[in-house]
Amino acid sequence: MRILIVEDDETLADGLSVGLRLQGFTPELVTCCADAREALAQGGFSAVVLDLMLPDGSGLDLLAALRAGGDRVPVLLLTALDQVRDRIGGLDAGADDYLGKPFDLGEVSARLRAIIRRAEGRASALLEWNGLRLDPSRMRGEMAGRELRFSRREFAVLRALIETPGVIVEKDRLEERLYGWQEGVESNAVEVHVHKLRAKLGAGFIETVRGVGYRLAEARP
Amino acid sequence: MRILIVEDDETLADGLSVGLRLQGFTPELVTCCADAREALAQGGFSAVVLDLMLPDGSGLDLLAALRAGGDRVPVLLLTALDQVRDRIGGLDAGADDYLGKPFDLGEVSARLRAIIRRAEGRASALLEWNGLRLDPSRMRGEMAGRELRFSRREFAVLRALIETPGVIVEKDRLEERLYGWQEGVESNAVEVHVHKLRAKLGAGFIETVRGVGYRLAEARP
DNA sequence: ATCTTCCACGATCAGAATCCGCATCGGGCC
DNA sequence: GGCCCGATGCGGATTCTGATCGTGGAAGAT
Repeated sequence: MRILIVEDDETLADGLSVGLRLQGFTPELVTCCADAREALAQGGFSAVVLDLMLPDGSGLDLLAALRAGGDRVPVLLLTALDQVRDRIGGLDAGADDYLGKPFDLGEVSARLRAIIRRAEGRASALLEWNGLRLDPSRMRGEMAGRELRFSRREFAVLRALIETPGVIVEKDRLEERLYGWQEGVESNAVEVHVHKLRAKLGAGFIETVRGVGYRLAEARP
Repeated sequence: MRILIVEDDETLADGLSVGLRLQGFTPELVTCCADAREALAQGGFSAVVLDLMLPDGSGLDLLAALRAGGDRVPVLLLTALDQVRDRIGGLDAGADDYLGKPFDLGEVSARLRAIIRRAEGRASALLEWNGLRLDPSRMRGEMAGRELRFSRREFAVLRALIETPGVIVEKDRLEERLYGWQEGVESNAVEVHVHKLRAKLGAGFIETVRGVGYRLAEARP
């Protein structure tokens, strides 16, 4: 299983790398946000070990951007032990778990296994539903022979919905997904995007569940 | 959301209880494994906060027994900070997360929210009783081949009842579930929703227990 | 025991109040 | 220019409220 380690402290990074290799993982190492972004864009990692403090930015921002783009790869945060506030923010930002430094190598791999196991339950490569096919890598879709294009936000909403077709996705969760943890926007942005999506997909494709959220309709009329 | 706190240290337990209540949870408190077992058998908790060291046994054993019995309620372990081995063991025993003492109250609730959210994703278990099948992820039901739809409140009441079929659910508890601990309604709102449910499910499906609450009927006439 | 009375609690209903989503627009920003 | 955020007013679904009516069952009488 490929694990991406994002850590600039060389000693720590090497230790992690060796330790995880011994545990049967296949770690790859990057040392800054920019490289991490690039690696993650390729995809194919089973999980990410992410340091919060990086030379070219905060790991939290990287994480938030990742989630906003719809990537749900499991993330294990590394944080200094006393940064309680960071830790809370991390979980809300979409991290699957975190670990305070200094940490035990056995614990790192136990937690990695745990979050990977959790993530497997929700994975799916093909996004397809009710005649709509979505290509996540191109942000495009296809329906009844016509190619559909979506803006970033539109696509994020649609993707969140199609990952669990038929299942209600709470509006909170959609906002969370679009904007990250920090301060759910004080507006009807989600509704607007749903509106635009309906214009492209046809009314009836996305159902409203009043007071709760949205979901994809079970069958097309 | 009802949270079961299993903790024998009175100071800690009270602190947790008050803190969680302020965060919008509805905590209930037990101080030993035996009581915890009993409470858990009733079901209806959104999560469990579990201390490892209890007067009548280890929380780990309780957890293991719980999982062995098929119960997947999210569990947050409380452990002394340096017991790394316990922590790893806890994750392997089926805990969803753990927290070292001393801990920050905000962190407890952040983690609770996180594990509850996760658990909801995997739920999708159909609730079934007496010919009614309920799908919580879709807020729909099906009975005698007919699809039933419910509003949010209706569904909340019905779900509370069907989670412990045949068991009486006090009206207070229903209100609590609908409106949170604060701001109880000053009217017969619950009764109204029960009324609407009966209209959809047929009279006799929900029984009234005068002076106490409601429950689902054992068998259909 | 049986019957009657009584009353607190629940059922029912309709109108009011509230909440929520939809459509639309303008301005800021990339 | 395209995209996204935030605001607004409207319309409708949902929920609450309060009044009234119905009823179970206990208390007391016979």
